[in-house]
Amino acid sequence: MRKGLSCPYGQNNLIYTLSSADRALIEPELKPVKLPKGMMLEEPGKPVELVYFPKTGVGSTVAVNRNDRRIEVGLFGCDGMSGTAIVMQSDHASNETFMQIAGDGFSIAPDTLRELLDQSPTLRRHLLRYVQAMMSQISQTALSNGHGKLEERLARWLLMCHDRIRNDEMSLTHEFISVMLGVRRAGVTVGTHMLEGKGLIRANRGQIVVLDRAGLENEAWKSYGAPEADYERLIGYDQPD
Amino acid sequence: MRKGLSCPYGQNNLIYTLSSADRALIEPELKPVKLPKGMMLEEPGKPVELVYFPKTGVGSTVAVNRNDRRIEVGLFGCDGMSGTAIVMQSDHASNETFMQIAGDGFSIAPDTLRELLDQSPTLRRHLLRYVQAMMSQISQTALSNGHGKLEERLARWLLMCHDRIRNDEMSLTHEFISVMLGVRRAGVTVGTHMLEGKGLIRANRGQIVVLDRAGLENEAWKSYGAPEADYERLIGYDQPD
DNA sequence: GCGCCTGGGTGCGGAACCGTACCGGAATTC
DNA sequence: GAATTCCGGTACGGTTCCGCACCCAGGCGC
Repeated sequence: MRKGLSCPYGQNNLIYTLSSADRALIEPELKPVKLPKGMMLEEPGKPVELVYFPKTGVGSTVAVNRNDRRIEVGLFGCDGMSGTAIVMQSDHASNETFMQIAGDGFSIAPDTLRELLDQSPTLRRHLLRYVQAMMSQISQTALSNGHGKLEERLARWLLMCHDRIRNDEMSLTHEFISVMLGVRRAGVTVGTHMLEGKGLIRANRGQIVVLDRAGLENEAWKSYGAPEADYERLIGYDQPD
Repeated sequence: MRKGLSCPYGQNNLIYTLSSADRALIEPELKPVKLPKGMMLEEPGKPVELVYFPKTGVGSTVAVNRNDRRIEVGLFGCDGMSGTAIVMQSDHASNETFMQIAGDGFSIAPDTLRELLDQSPTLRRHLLRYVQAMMSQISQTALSNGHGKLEERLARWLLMCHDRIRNDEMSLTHEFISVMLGVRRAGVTVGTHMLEGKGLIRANRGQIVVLDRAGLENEAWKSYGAPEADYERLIGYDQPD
């Protein structure tokens, strides 16, 4: 059984796994920044204003309809970054990204990042491979949304959050989860009861505690794991030198 | 009302919209190739063997579960390419890609493409922007799978096919569509009847004819259009010089 | 001409979720 | 400490879609 993401605490793994040369290149440009809950990191159709690398906290990327329907397509924390459009040599974000759980990290200006990407092929390679991992995650989300039962999708989502919070206690409301999964709030309530009944989680007001991670992975059926394995293959958790 | 993709007939738009310098660079390396129906272009977890640029036909990218559940996450034809993992500096595909409608196009060896990408920043930029457009498409698919009713998803899917076939008559079985959308075959039958009843399409055995494209776009509600607009912004249809 | 395979039409019972709504307790505000 | 807001539990009817199954028709091979 996988144990999920495992980036070192208090670090952004995307930065941490750079070669020391690349780290020396980018670190002087990174500005420490607070990432409060609800902070908007990028908006669809608008230029990316700053690129963020969280050390703690969780960010959500949400696809929005022209009809204002929305659903989460990807999520990241210490393992990733916002503003991937810059890496893709675009200026505009196509999705909305915001902080769902507060944390802190670093920011860098798009122009600066673009310069660094031009200078260092290895930095470019690293961040491109991260975007590839994100594509894998989004693909699984599409699959999960299409085929998965609510309980299964809920388990998967909780696991992905758990990976990035690295704390068994997670501050999450049913209301919020329902928006992310694109289901009814009442549906989430029922779903959490199911998982609680199986002893996998415990839910208090505005809080969910993971009791049995392996059990959750079992519940998520086979919809959890592939993107996480891709991430490990593409990025890893060890410093290369 | 948008009229969908509009790449010039008998060309691959990704190649067509390159600068003449980049076209001169890549064209000698492109080998003409037939793309028969069902041809596997890449498989999950395996290295990309060849990268393909279709001129005609339609390719599907399908996310596969560890439980062998599958669903289409993206689709491309003369507007795109397979083997985007190479552009992302990865070797392995994370999804399965195959030809759903036969056609022809070009292939190029991954190593060769990698060399060209190293040589030409503008070629790199172009293909990266294409992958960004694909991410937009996959995101919309995730949204559509999560929220859309069958009829709406069907309409969207037919539109995306129609864009890439550029022919009102499309050879498609209900069975096949049902696998792509991740629904029952019987569900597709009912869905096509609905669209037929509204005079938007006509269905014969193994064939669907688009009668009223604007009507279909209306039926797809708001789940069609955003990724197509992204593509046009990121890639466009005109030669830059 | 006959059989076979493929693709499509139809039906039925049931499960999963939706939209909506109401209520009660916990936390927050002043 | 009273009022208000937030959050979660619960219910109900209705819709959508599933799983399964059966049959029919067109087209092809022999």
